[in-house]
Amino acid sequence: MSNSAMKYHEPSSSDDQEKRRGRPRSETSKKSILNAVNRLLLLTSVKDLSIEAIAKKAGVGKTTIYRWWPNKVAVVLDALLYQLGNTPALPTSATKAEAITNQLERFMRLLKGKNGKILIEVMAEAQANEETLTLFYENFMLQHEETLANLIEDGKENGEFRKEISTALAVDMIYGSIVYRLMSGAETLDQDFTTNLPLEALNILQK
Amino acid sequence: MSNSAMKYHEPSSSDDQEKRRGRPRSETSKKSILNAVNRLLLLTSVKDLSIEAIAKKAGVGKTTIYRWWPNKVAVVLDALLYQLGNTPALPTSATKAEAITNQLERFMRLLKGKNGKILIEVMAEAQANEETLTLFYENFMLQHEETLANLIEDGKENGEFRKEISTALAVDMIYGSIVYRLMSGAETLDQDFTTNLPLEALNILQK
Amino acid sequence: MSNSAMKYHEPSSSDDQEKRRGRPRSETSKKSILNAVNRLLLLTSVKDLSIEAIAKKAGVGKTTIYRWWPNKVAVVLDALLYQLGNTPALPTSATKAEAITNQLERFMRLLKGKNGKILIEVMAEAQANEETLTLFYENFMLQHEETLANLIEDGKENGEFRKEISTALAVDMIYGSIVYRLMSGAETLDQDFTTNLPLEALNILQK
Amino acid sequence: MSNSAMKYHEPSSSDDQEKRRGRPRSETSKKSILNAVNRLLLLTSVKDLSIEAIAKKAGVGKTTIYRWWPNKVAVVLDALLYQLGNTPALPTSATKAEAITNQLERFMRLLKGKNGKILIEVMAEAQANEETLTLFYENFMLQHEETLANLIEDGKENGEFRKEISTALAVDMIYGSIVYRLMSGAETLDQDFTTNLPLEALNILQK
DNA sequence: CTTTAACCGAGACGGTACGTCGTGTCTTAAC
DNA sequence: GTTAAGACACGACGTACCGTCTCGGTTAAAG
Repeated sequence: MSNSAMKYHEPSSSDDQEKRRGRPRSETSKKSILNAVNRLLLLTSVKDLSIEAIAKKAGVGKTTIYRWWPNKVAVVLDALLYQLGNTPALPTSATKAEAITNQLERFMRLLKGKNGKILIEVMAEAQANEETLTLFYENFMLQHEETLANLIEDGKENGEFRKEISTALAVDMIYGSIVYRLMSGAETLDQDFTTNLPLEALNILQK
Repeated sequence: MSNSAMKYHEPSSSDDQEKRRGRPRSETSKKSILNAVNRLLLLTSVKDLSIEAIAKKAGVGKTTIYRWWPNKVAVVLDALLYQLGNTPALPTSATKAEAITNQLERFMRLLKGKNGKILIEVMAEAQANEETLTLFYENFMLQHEETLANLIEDGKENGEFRKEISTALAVDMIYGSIVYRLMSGAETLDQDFTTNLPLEALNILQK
Repeated sequence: MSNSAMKYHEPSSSDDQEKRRGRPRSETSKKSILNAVNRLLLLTSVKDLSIEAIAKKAGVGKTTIYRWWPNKVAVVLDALLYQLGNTPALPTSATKAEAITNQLERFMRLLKGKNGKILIEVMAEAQANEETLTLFYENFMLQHEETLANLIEDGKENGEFRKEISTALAVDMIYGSIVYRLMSGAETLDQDFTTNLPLEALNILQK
Repeated sequence: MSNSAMKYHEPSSSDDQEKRRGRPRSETSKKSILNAVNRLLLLTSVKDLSIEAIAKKAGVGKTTIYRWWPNKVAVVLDALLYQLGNTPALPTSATKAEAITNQLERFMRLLKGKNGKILIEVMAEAQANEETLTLFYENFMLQHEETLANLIEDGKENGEFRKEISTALAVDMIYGSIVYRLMSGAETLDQDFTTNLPLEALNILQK
């Protein structure tokens, strides 16, 4: 997984061979914008964060932000991915069950503390607009869902898991429980939850 | 379930014996506000809905809205509960498993079409503010969660369900999957989901 | 001169012989309203004074104020007259010139300090509305103007003053200079002004 | 006299050598605001004029008005000066007496009709606030007062006028009578007043 | 000694305007 | 051609008062 999946994150598409005329995009500006967002999110909610505040904090014109991102959610999502950084590939596991456990624990660790809160706020803000929702879903959730779905499918094939279960539904129940828990007001995922979720997840799938 | 649970819905608290002075709250205004919200939500998202638009549509001063509700989410939630109306008590079921199936099907039917969309938008809007989140959770989700949790606990006691499973986690997985599905961009809950969810829910619990 | 000239000050008109049925006007309320206004005017300008603030300060319903006065200016004017109190009749003077000097000094003493400021603010507020302007003029300025005009006319007749001068214009110049001085930002009328005005006033008139 | 005296009228201060960054102030907006005010004042009083109405009429955001003027009075005063336009310098007169007559007749002609009403309303509105009062006084009355005061002083020196008279008081009496007359409800200055005032003014001064 | 009428306080009502904030766009000069 | 700066039209915010209304209650004269 890499955050290079993000549309607005990479200034030039891979096949952009022709030299662009004029002043090139300032990498400094981009970084100071993403950093400004991350610093501001320590103090305010995504809702209360404004493009103007970001521009001011980053010492950047509003135009520069609007040129590269379509709206606030897109910037924040980018900033979140930028801050989370590249996640190393998972070590191979002996069984799919073990792999799933690893995968879920890694995901939940990612959302410990402030990050979980921000993610949920981004997801919430994204609801207002179809396009933004797609943006969020495809740049963040989709890769996690796909990884899990593949592990489940593999487990079904190799006999670890029940074949009758709907993979899509299982994925919804697992990631849904995490999201829902965070959305219900839980400041963070507690110990009880993080230990029990993988166990119950396997309970649905196995035998 | 009754919408009388809503804080702002009932003008006088039950133990309000002392005669209220001054002009009493206008029931007409209250109703026209809630109706205006419901009519407007057919055309716009919760995000794009404004207090000013509600006031205008309802033929009411903005002050009147702010007098009785602290913010937009509270009005919309109230309007949603007002529109859903009182839900009749569930018929008793032979087994807890059957009761849970009924309960879930009823819940999902509630969220068919526009209502599901609105609920999710309300939940999303509520994320920005601790107080509003509590308001939403306690006036809507909590009662559903409690009903389900009680059924699960009863089922554990009478031997229908496994005792090892965490009731709280099961509830999160079940309602979480519904919420998450709607939040991922699904316009509505499809046939596949609505039939499979109760089955899988019981799969986690039973044996 | 008496402030009984004020329309709203006296609860019953002189020829109102028939006893009114129902609860009579509360003198207590009237006084607490006028007192409230005077106390509030020590802290705020007439512009910033609100009917609601008066009602609250006086411990009175807004309705009670609106029942007896048509608007803010009327109440404030009444409160001002109430606070200034009844002015004793002038002692007779040997000459009209002396009488005018007395009259002007008395008028300027009336407007020393806060009162001058308030009067000017009332006059200013009254400009917005024809009716209120008439109210102010007839209940306050007119009596002063008439007194001065009569003295001037008398002086013309007995040979003290020039007959060619326009009485109305002289009155305008004299009272106008006071009002204008206060309106130009002077906190109060200074010693120089108060001593010189009567002298110059007579200069216009005499010979 | 020139309306360039007005603080908010001129976009750049005289010694502003450093090139201004960002989008420059829109002259179009400024003009349409001032024009809107003048058009609206034909229909309503200064009191009833609202910033929102001006913005709407001018096709301009409220912010744009607030960016350049601190309050309603400032805009209206500016609009009044804009409408009155630049007044040509006075032709030289043989005597100071003649010059004063010219000066007063010119001033009174300026206030004929609607303008006098508006001026008085502006002056009235300005009373509520120290700063606004200064704004009005220094941008409008002061120049007239100074011109008259200079003529009087010159006349005293060349022997036309009495040396004993207080220049300041004379100015107050002259301009005060005009203002006071307009404030007392006179729709406009009548023939009688406009012909007599200069005569009596000289009467005070001469011999 | 009850009825009736006008008053009173409290406070909710439909409105209007306030002054502020944020949006996304546009217009400069600088680089 | 991009950038920082910042003005622009617009829309909504939440608040303050306006003047009106609707309650329960009080106070006195009339019946």
